[in-house]
Amino acid sequence: MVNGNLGIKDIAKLAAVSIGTVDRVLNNRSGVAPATREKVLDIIKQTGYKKNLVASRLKLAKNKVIKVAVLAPTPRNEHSYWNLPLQGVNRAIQELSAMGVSSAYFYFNQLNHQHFREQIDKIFQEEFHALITVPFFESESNMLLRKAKEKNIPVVFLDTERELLYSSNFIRQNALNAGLVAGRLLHGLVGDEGTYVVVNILNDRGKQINNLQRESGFRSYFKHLPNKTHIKHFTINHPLEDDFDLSPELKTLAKGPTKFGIFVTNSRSFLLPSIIKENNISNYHLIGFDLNKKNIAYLKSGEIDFLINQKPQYQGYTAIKGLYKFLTEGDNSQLNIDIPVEIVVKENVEYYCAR
Amino acid sequence: MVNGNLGIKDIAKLAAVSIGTVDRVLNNRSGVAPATREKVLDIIKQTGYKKNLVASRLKLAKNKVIKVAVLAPTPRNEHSYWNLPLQGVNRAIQELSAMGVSSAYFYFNQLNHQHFREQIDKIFQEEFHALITVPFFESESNMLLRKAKEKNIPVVFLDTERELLYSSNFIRQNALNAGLVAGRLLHGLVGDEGTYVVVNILNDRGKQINNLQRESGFRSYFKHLPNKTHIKHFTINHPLEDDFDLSPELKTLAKGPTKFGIFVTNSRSFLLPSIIKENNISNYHLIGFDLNKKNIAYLKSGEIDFLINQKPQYQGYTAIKGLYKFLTEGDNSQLNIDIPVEIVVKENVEYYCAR
DNA sequence: TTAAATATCGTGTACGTTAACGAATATACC
DNA sequence: GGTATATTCGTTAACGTACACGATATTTAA
Repeated sequence: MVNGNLGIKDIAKLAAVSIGTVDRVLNNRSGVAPATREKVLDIIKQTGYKKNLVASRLKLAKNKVIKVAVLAPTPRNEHSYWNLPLQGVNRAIQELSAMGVSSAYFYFNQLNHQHFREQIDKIFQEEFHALITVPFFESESNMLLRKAKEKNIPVVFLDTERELLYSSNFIRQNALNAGLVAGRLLHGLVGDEGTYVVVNILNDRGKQINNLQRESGFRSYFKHLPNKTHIKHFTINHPLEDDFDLSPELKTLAKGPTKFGIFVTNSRSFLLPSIIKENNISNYHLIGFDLNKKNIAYLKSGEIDFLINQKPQYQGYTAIKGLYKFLTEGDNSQLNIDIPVEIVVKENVEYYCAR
Repeated sequence: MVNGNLGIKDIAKLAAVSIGTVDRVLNNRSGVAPATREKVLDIIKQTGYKKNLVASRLKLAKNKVIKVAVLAPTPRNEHSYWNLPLQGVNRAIQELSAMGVSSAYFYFNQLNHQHFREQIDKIFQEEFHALITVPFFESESNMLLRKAKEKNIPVVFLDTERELLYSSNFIRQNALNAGLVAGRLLHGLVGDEGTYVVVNILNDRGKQINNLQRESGFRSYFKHLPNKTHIKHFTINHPLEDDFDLSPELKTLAKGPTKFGIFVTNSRSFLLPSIIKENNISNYHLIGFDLNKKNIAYLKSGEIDFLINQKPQYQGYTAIKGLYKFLTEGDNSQLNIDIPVEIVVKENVEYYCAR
């Protein structure tokens, strides 16, 4: 055996049984006398035997393929955010294809609850061993979880959009924490005497829980500062379709000498620079989320100061890897991951947009 | 075959030869007629056959164990920096132990060239398949590279301390880029009207190339600013053992209202806060490198603003993974890695110090 | 032309684990 | 006690690749 480790054969010899019996004990199948089982388990404990996952998977690959279903919103275009986790999923699937892991993709219309349900039904008709999806619709997601629990299928949710009834596995960034980080970064640039604006740019489905939590984290940072006297806070909730305009009060402030600190709670910070110019604001700092093309361009031109990365590709990648570990080793420690709040500036953006 | 992929057996059938012949072609061994070889290669190209590394390793595990030698400075204590890459190495080795990868550790005295040589000799006496080390001593590192090239053993260097004669593989952070990032972060906090101090805290072996490059990157950031008029720059080269003191000019400035921006080019930024207090400087910002205990404590207390992480554990981890990929697949793309310049603040430090 | 040498290629076994199959023993029932 | 049924356990053939060995076919030398 490699590394001086023992194999199932050695265990069998030590326990004076056949490899078949050892295998039955290891995979706790029936057909072993209690005394024999004890004896084998003893040897296993004593020797610290660990099964060779490579050999195990080699044998199982043909019979027990691991099929993972991935259910994501239909991407609007090739630059859509939801393509990114799928890229990570693909990379992980490629790495594990030799181990018999495969995936199937399902898409749902972002505005259509019914369509989501249909896709769920489709998935549960086929035989999958795990499911990766996004908590878009609250009641539907809970329904999904209930069904999955019945069938004993592990579910991993990427990102945070909803709070869910049933406890489940999440791979996501702590939105409150991200808000705190944004608070620190923006306060460092703007200082105590500035005007702070939180911009929630709402999408079709209204304000989401992570927008709320990011804002709350941001505000909480300022609450805990020693001298918070001169800080003015505004919140703009801006539906995506509407024309974007500053409030009269902000317009007045914009004419003064005040420094602006603008925090966009989602990936649409690229909408701000043009509006800022229209209002003749020059002394401002801007922070947003996600490394999409437009955001990166503004980051490079200096019109966005910081971006916070949620590592969407990594989310998909680590979801597959975590599920594999769970399904083969029973180790669920990689199914709940707090994605680091990654700070991106012009000078280090290259490292992060590559993948 | 898994995933509809073909196996060596299918290739053999398609090419109307035996699997032995296909194997000879794949591992380009001798004993195949040119025409047959062509035929098989054709089929391989057409089908896009990729060998199953799992099965391959399973077979090879007993015969061809991959042994990696790791040569690092003797850690001064359990919190020593050089323990961190070794932790990453260990993690990777554990993951790959089933694939027959093992490691052996060698340590050298940081001040003793001769000792380094002795360890190198020891390593080359045994049969290793790869070597991971640190470019501490220039001439000795080059000697090592020469020997390794003779024996055809891949070498990976972690971190940058020296420029080396022979080209080799490096897993390290771009020090110039890190300096640029530090420049942006500090300038954001201090602004155009500040006094900037670069502090090089030298260790036993004098100033190292990454200290120089970090400083040069930092300065270069300010050179490219539109309005660079009021920025004052100082550099303090401080041998670790000496008492640390500010220059007369800096002491005078310290009495005035100027904002200080202090950039420590290595992991010893934790030495600064006490000195700053002694000189009654209150209006300052401080940035340094590495997530050691003392730095983290000051980051949490607010006396350090930013830390730049070099991900030492990841360096060790990715070195092993990269070597494995090279030795098994011949893919050397993971042997030269530019470690991201990771920005750490109080609010996201938890994500990074866990591992 | 024939034996020897070489080139080319197929066969078979092994890696460690799994699981079907069947053999051996133990238990139940009439 | 004898047959039927359960329980327990050993044997063996895969999974896909690697490589030693031996079997042909081809070339070389005499």
